[in-house]
Amino acid sequence: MSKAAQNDRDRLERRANILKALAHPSRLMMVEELAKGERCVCELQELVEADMSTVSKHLSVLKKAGLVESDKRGLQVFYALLSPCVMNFFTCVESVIEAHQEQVAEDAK
Amino acid sequence: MSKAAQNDRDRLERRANILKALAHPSRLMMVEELAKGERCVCELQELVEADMSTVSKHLSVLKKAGLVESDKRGLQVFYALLSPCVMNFFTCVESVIEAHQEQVAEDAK
DNA sequence: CAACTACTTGGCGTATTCGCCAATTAGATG
DNA sequence: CATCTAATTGGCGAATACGCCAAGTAGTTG
Repeated sequence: MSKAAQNDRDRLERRANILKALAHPSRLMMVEELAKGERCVCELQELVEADMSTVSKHLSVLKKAGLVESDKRGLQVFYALLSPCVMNFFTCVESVIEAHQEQVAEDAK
Repeated sequence: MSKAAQNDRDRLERRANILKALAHPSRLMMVEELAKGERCVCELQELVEADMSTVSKHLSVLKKAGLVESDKRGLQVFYALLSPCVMNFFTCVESVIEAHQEQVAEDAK
């Protein structure tokens, strides 16, 4: 493979990793919550209603992707959204969903 | 769980499904190509250099998510991007990547 | 209609993801 | 310093995703 093609693959892989990090209902829920402001793990746990270890692992996925940052203060760890621009995307996603539902309804006729 | 919370879960799951559909390097590559115009499966296969069955399955993932549509004309099947707005998101993704790289470099100091 | 082309689907082994439990770490508190 | 709390990490079984090969389908062509 050419060098340029390899660079292209790397770029695509990095993008895919970020999308993968967002591609989970609980993580989306947490990102939406963090868009309102920073939250400690315990608050996010209450929100998604899962084991704290599960929530913590979800957060580490988001952190590895560069989407959130964490800050330990006392016993608690606060997470904050680094790239609020991801929220814009949800408008687009919503339009895909609506269009798709129409499409499915159309096909059913 | 309350009805409202269930609706919320459903909504998040639908969103996550769309993100999951995009979260693969080959599928991203195809989406970018389709943003330039419709392409047949054979053209996309040449692009991603994978088995045609693999490419076909990737395309069916994108189609199930409502991101592309297909149109058979003669022996070929042409795919087209339904929601060009997904391209806007890549700008944001790119900014996440850049910021994250700086962050990683910063931490290394 | 036999052969060919473009594509899809089924199946299978491998790899990754997910969620819980148990154990561990870091900091606060009596 | 023993203990408690908030969070992370390790590990395991179950579920999904991935990619190829083989087989099947739909449409074209001699």
